[in-house]
Amino acid sequence: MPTIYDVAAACGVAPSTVSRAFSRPGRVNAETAARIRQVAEEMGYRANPLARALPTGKTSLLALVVSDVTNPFYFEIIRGAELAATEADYTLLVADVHESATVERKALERALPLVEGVVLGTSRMSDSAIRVMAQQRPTVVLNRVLTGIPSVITDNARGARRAVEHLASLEHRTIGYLAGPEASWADGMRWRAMREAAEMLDLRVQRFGPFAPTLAGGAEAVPLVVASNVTAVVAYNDLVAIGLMRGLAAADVRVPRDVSVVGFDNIFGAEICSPALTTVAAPLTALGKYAVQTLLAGMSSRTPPQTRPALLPAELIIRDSTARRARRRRS
Amino acid sequence: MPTIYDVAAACGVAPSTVSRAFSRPGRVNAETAARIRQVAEEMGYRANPLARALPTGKTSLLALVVSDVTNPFYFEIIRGAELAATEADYTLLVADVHESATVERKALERALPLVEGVVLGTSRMSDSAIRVMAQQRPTVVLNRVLTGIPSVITDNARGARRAVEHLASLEHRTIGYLAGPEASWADGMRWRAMREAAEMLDLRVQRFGPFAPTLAGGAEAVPLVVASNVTAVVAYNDLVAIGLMRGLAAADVRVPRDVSVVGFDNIFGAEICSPALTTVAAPLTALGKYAVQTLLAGMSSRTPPQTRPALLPAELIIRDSTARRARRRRS
DNA sequence: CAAGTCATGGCAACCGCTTGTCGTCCCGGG
DNA sequence: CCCGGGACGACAAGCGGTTGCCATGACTTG
Repeated sequence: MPTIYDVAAACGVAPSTVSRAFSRPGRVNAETAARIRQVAEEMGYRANPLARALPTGKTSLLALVVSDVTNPFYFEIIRGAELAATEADYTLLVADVHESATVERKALERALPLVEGVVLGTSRMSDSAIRVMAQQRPTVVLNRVLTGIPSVITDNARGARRAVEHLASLEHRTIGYLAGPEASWADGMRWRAMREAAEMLDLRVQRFGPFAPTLAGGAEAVPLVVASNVTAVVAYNDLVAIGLMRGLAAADVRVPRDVSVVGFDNIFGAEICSPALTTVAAPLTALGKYAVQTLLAGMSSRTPPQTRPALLPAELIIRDSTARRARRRRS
Repeated sequence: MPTIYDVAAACGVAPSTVSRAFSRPGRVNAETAARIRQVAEEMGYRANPLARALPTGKTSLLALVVSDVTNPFYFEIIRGAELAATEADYTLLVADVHESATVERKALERALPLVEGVVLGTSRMSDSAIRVMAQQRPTVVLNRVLTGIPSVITDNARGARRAVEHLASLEHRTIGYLAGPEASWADGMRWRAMREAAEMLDLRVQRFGPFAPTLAGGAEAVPLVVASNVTAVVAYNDLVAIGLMRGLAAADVRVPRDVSVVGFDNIFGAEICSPALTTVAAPLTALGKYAVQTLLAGMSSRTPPQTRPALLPAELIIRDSTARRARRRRS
């Protein structure tokens, strides 16, 4: 690999001039710069990002920490984040932390010195731990609000409201909520919004759980739902909703005839499961994209970043898992 | 951030001694080393990976290039690769190339100087392009064989055979194959193995396509399948299979009663779709893990790496999308 | 007791690029 | 004709480690 020294020698100029020819347009005579660029091109010169990063700290690397890469929830988020990063000439480092705060800490420790900024997707760390690390590198959190730290969230309240309204319009009067992990910020939001919306519409709501945010978690809820008198249930997320539906099918309860089911997030899978899942779609790609853009904006400006959470709209997607309430079938 | 210079000053030794205390155990007196380590610990010293990488080239970074991060096929692969990388104290850089050879080239160009090695998952680049880049960095390819370059593949032949045998045991006599992209190495393998297995069992096979390896691709195949006289079809991958099933359902053709469907890969989604998909399961996590391990092995040994492709076993998972042949219903 | 060996620590060069500072040359104005 | 100032390039000092080589002193060995 040729270096600026090689290029400089070939052009008969000093290395610093070559450096400036690339990074400081105008600082060097236009003709000289053009000549240097051409020679560099011919020699196949590429700046060594490591060497560049050492004195400047500009690695052009951003970290995206996700709690579990195999969770379909993240696919689109990663895609969106990548898009935004690439657009700004950054490379995204995706770190998977396997749902463990310990692994998350380790991964961050490893990645932190390398990256210029961090997006925390559904972090499992404590607020204070996040604050500590936000001091080391610009940070944006996803799906969580943390005063003083920029965050990007979906409008869960609105989504939950839409879901409840939809169910109400189908004449459901008592609906269940399958709660997610206690530590989940989104869970709290969703549940609260549901309760409020239900109250407004004079519906009854009942909370089950908490359950693991997985297919298995949803399956666990089956007996509780069956034993209750809810005619519709809203699940913490799509995975739980799908798990529930599969369990229900196994228990010979029909969706949506016997019970309607609504999920959250609209992950890959919500559409192909059967019946296709009615769900509150989170703007996943936009979430990832916007998080990175927010991060980059915060990095470039000298002023402290905007810390009011950015609220991205959620939308109810009506598919086949919800229907008009029928007489409840008891098993 | 304290540097080795700070630590050295605090200990009253030379910076080089501090460096060696960490990286060259035994080279420095045990007591001195212990003291240095302790002081470093107290000061919160962490080696700057950039500075370390500059002279040594050891970035502890590996790249995994995937054609599309939102494709569920990769989730487990990424997970496996990450696992193996972390285990060896490497960090994985996942690059998404959006199914484009151009983007792939750009991404590689950007990442190459940063990483010590590359795993190419389902590359869209030409053989020669891959060979060129394999000269710059140790490379392992996934799902593709390239003489002279280490590769890790699933035993498609065996999987296809199992699928055909299964279908034969259900008394299907003529089966269809929904082809994937022409450029796909796996597609060729799967089709060939199917043909051979079919011949052995005295079945008739018919090839449709090529189709895009997506849900939409599978949907496209519906009219062809309906118009043909096959009673079972094997799809290039699960996405295509699921797309087909959904299209078939819309066309009022019942799976598996009217036609049996088999997929490939066993991605997330194969289990939750309806009917649950019978599929040839690729050892996805193992694939990613093994690829990284192979890469690391090749990097550390002085001898040229093993280039005979590693064949990981595929297994047929029988679910609900295949059944005994019935009289074929014509629409 | 002289000479050779080994363990240990220090010196300094180097990885490739950035950037503050300085020298030189040229130009115009007083 | 001299001087101030701008444009341009070169010099050199880092960034934070790694590592080859040397100096020193202690210990072994004949």
